[in-house]
Amino acid sequence: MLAIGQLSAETGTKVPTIRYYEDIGLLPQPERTAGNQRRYGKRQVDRLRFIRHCRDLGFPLSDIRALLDLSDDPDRSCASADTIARHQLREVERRLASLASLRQELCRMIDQCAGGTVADCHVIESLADHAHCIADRHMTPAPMEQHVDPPRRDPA
Amino acid sequence: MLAIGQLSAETGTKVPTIRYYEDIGLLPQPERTAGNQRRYGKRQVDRLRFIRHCRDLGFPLSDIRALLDLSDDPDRSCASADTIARHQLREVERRLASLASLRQELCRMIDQCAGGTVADCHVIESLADHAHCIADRHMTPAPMEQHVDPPRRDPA
DNA sequence: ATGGGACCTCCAGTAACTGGAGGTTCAAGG
DNA sequence: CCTTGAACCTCCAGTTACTGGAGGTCCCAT
Repeated sequence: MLAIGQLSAETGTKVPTIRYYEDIGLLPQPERTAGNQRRYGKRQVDRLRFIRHCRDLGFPLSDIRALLDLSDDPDRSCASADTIARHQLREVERRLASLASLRQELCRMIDQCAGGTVADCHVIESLADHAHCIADRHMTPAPMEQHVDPPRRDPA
Repeated sequence: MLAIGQLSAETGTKVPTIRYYEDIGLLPQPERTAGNQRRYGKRQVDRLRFIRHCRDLGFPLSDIRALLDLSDDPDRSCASADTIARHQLREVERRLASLASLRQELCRMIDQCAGGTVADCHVIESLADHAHCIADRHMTPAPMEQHVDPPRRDPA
């Protein structure tokens, strides 16, 4: 049985974040000691690792919740799991494409930055200029979702 | 001179977001009509497009602010712009690797999900299991981040 | 001159955490 | 057995980057 701090160390998740996940029902309420401290078993460790892995890949908690709900009810038809998984796959592929083009652009920016002054720095120039940016694609139409959440800073 | 709604349409930025950028000092206070409505010129359009482009590429506003401050003072060295871009590139590559492995796992899940019940889907198992996941690298205790930006949040 | 759409400010809410205050519990050392 | 201090508890406020609504004002085409 792990205390919350050990679970934290084990999974690279900050302690308040674990409690937060419990608050919003992503993690079930764990056992408690006589003195009211949380104690976690292996299942919880796996579940938290799963959540963190998904979060790290940029999935919103709502999607993660859908996956978890599904796996909490193992008698459900596989069809819905399949649907969700396929949806996730499409999302992943979309993000992959988008990141690949971003990578290209960043590389080009860095290559062009020859170390002079800002006046002739192409990093800023190329960020102001949209002409050759593939990423423009997903600014032009008006899709439902534009809040792609920004990359999380690494946990220290 | 554009009204805020036209600037919004022009740049694909929601109206409240434009006002928010003004509040936090990313956009300067624009001219106003006699009746107190905002009017924007071409420079502002460019600046907003720059901001949106950066956001779209995943830069946090603090980095964008740094970039803008930098470009407002073009005699400075471009080294810090380069640093920011390199930092973004590392992050992007990390996410690319992670997503590629998730894609593989999702494909495997979908292949295995041949119409039974969720119990046989191994959703949790495959995502909780890091054995073959490249993303593990940065879950292990590797404190290497020293990027701290000052929490200056005052407008004007 | 008027009507309705676009604009104004202010405030509250969202996701997904993060951190601090003030108090309690656990377990190792004396 | 008792002390001590690190780790735990709850509650609450703050963070980033927006988003939306209420209630009121302005602009301009008819």
